[in-house]
Amino acid sequence: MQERKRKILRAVTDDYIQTAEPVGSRTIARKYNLGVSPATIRNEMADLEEGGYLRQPHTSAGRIPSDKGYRYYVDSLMDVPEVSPEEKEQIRREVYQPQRELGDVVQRAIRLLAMLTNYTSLAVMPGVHQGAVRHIQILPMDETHVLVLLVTEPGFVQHCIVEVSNPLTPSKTEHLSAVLNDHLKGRALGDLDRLLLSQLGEDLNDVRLFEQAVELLHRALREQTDETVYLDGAVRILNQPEFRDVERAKLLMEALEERSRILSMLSEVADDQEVAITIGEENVYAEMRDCSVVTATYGIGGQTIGLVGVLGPTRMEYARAVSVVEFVADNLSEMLTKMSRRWSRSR
Amino acid sequence: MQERKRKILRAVTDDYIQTAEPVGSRTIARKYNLGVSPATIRNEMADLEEGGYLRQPHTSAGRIPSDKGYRYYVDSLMDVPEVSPEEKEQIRREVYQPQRELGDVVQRAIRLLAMLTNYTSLAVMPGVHQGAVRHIQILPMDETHVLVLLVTEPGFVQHCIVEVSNPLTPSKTEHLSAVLNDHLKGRALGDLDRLLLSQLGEDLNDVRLFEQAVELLHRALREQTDETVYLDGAVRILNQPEFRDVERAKLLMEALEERSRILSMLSEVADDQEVAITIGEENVYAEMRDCSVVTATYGIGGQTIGLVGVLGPTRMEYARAVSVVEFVADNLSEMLTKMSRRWSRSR
DNA sequence: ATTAGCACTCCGCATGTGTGAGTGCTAAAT
DNA sequence: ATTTAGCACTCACACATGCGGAGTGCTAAT
Repeated sequence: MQERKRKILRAVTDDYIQTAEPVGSRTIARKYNLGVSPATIRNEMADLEEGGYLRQPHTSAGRIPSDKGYRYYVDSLMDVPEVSPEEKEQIRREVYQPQRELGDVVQRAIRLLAMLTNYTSLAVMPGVHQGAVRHIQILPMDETHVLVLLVTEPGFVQHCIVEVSNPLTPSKTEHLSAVLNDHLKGRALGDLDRLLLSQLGEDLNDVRLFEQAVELLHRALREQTDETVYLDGAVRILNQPEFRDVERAKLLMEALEERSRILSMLSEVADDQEVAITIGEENVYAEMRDCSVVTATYGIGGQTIGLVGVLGPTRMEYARAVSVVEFVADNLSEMLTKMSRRWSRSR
Repeated sequence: MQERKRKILRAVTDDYIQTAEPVGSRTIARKYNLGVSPATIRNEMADLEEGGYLRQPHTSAGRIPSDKGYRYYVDSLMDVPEVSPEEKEQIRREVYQPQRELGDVVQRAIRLLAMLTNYTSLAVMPGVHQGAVRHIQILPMDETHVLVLLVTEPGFVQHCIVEVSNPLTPSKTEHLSAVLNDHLKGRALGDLDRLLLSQLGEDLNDVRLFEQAVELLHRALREQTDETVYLDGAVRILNQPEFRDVERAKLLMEALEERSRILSMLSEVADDQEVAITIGEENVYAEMRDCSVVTATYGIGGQTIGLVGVLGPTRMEYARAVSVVEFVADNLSEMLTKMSRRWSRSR
């Protein structure tokens, strides 16, 4: 694409992102000094429309970017600004809270994300099954229920209550905890294979207890295995003029209340790159057709384990969103990696 | 108030609740056969308006109930229907899930509440400090952090990570857990008084360890002591015609995102009665001036510990809301009481 | 005390009109 | 061969105008 067309597409997109109004040739000529007259810009815009980058909401209105136009914009037009030092500091403060539990850290991180961008923010945290076991503990609750406590690798703590067919005495649960710890510490819960289980059976020396343990772990895993979705600032979409229509806003917010849908939407994004942008029709769900999602992956020591991002209208401040989301994700990764190392050392 | 005026007020309120349109004398004469002509009804309505029970959105429109009208309606006009057997069954199924954690039970209970009423639902669960300790466990995480796990009376399980100034070895944490369990089991965490602490110190036989334990418990308590607010179906307020205006909806939903505000709002309701109704201007917060809240308390063995309810427009189906909310709260209480008894027996 | 009748009010809706922003086209200028 | 000025045209939006209908309050008759 010729340089001038690029400049115009960029000007139109920037302006529309800012004002939410269709932008005309005069406006561009006035605000962005490209050194050419409105007429020339009109001609170029007609070309851009032909090429599918711009569209007109109605004849004789200004132009707005199409999804394709936004795609071109994010891929090769926008320049991503640095996050300001104050904001960097704010994000670091929020993320570096090692005494907090991981879920809380993520929760608060995306709350900040929503505040800084004024978009809805979301995050996915992996389930407990992914990391190595740090600690496993079984406590009796009443005759038929026990509490299973799992602490896994980067600092996930999860507990669940499991019904057991036969009562377990405190001494039995203690014994069970000890044996389970011996065998599972350092291994991923996903690795609970037959070999491991049979070995466990030998060491337990109690068939009945062994069966219970297996049943128990199975249940615990089934319940707690799924990824968690965090969401914050869903109301912020109501700030956007494109959602001034309640019906549309309702549809979107209802979709956001179903966490499973968010999850399947987010798991679609390619995680081979750090920051991913999904624009309008690229979204799988119809309710999101006027939305864009900017996500970044975070992980431990290079391995991706989760995802944070923001959701806004397709007319989103992509540059800003990318920079902030990326910075938050990077900090999360850094923190998790440090915590992980610290734990390794302390063993 | 004369019987006929009561009948008319009731008819107006019922009709307005159903249609959301100002209701006129003709409508009442047609739909509710009071055996009098529209003219008579008009006269009565004028009286009711004079008395402050009805108001006109504008001259020559029908009447709608004022807050005072609603108040009179809920206090002495409406008849609360029975919950249908199917719905009762549905609620019971949702609440009687003893293998689930309490928070989850409440969460799912109010999700159902929102579905059944089509209003936003909310609940308050007391913090961990209120109930007696069932179990307390301290686990080392890394050099400077330990995990404190608390299981308290009716089945609350909470954990938090606490930073400690000096490393605690696994054997020390085990010892500490054992001593703490001995002393605290069966007592409320709020009772952690000086006497108890000094006794603890003697038994621990280790000044440094004792100090850490105290610091640790303090921190754990400070973090986890607050009540939890659950909220579900916030988007449902967008179904109400009174919130067709996005600006108004936004204001309300923003208020709902601040859990602390909900909490302070809910703690205002008098809990000497089981079901409480707060109508329009009776709410403390300005954002809620067009809303009503119907809440019911739940508890263990007669002692109130929490609150569930629904939030809707002042034009709310009060009768229906009261019956469903009350039934959910009753079931929660029953379940909690049973769980509590079961635990007592198993000790 | 109740009701029929009637004039009056005011909202909601549809219709008509003007204005302004913006376009596309054509012809002139560079 | 571009670029630009000029101009006619389009269309959304805002604003006035004009009904129709639902509902009221008042008065007089029952």
